[in-house]
Amino acid sequence: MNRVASSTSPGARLTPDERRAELIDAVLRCIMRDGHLGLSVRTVCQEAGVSAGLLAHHFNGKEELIKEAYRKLTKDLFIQLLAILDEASEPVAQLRLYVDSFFRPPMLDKDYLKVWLGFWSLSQQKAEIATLRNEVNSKYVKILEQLITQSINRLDIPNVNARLAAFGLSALMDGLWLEWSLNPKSFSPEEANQICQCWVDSLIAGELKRIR
Amino acid sequence: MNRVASSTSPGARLTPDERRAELIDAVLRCIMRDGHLGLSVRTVCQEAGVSAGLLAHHFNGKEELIKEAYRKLTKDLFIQLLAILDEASEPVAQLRLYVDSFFRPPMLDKDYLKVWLGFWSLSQQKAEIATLRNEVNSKYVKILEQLITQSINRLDIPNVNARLAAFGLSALMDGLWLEWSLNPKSFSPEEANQICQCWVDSLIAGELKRIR
DNA sequence: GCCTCTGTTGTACAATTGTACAATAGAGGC
DNA sequence: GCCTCTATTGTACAATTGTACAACAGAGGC
Repeated sequence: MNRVASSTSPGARLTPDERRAELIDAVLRCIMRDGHLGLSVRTVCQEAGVSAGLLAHHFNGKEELIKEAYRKLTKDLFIQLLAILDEASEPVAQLRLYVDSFFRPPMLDKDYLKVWLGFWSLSQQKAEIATLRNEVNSKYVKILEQLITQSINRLDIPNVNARLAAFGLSALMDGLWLEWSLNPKSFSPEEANQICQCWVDSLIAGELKRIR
Repeated sequence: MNRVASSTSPGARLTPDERRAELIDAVLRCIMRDGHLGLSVRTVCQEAGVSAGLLAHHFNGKEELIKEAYRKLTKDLFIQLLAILDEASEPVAQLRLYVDSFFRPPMLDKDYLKVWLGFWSLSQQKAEIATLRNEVNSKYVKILEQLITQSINRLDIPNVNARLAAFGLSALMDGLWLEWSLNPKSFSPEEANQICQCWVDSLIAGELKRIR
């Protein structure tokens, strides 16, 4: 059995935590390379440079590995976002940064779509995955809602429904991200950013009059 | 072998076109029920009430069946959309109807997400499916772009980039549709419609100033 | 009423899947 | 240096997959 991607030598003993982390990294690499279709335990273990039987020793089956991988990825991306928001102190500037980071690497990588499609597909069958996704997504929307609330308070914009505005902006970003991932030739990331920033313009100008 | 869903009796001979249509209907029912994961030739054929070997006689493999099902579904939905747009004569009203129809049954059915996830997943591996999706999607965006162009011409709104506005509105609808499909509890279809109509409000008021 | 054509059936087959499990080997305690 | 513990290996196994193909049967031409 030839190793492929791991940097440790074959047969090396790792801490359970270390090995679990390597398997999680491996499954994410596999999905980003091949998509979630055709993902097999053997492929993942080969990518991790370990024998196929090892997965059962560290995870309670393939599905749990995928779930943990989803946990890890969303956690990392969330930390990245918080770091980016930390670069500004004013809510409006933070809102701009939020949008901006969405359409730049490393956030904008068309291989991420494969990962998301895998999780979404699984969430249609496993309620636990669906619940996890809903929790993660609501965290993102809540941040948007907070930033919007703070922005309109500071700028004295009356009667804005921050919850709906947050869902709208979140959906606008997601929709543009999705379409770009499916077909990067349809528009440029800069254009997508422009469209979203335009929504923010209207929002902080008090022009989104029906959302209140 | 017991039949399940078809209305014809077992062993009945159908025209190739009829049988192909029944298989296409069956595979769509299967995906909407079980998702694209776990979709098997045997399941589809059982749903269609025919033997498993028949698929190979009418289609050049499982993948071609799925591709034809995608063709059929998108064609049907497109015809539905055109019929809806026909209910109005003015571009602004048609734009409103377009958005409105997106967040009402039969367009808004959370089981459609399973179908779309299946096609998108496949499009990540098969270039032919990806090309097909891009063609279909660009037809939808082109309609939006036309309606937007006609609207701003009629209302004398200066300097609007109809192409970007169309991508934006399309993404906003898709994003809201996606999030609602993944989690119908996050917001109501009426709220989603409200958010999109608000975008149209701003657009035809000439307020989306950065999109030009 | 037979013949031909072909839609349909049932099965066989190789390939791949996820998982369980006995055997192995390497690291740390003493 | 031995002993114990367990991370790791390799394999076996049942289940499921997509597809090919020989056999069957029913409808239409004549």
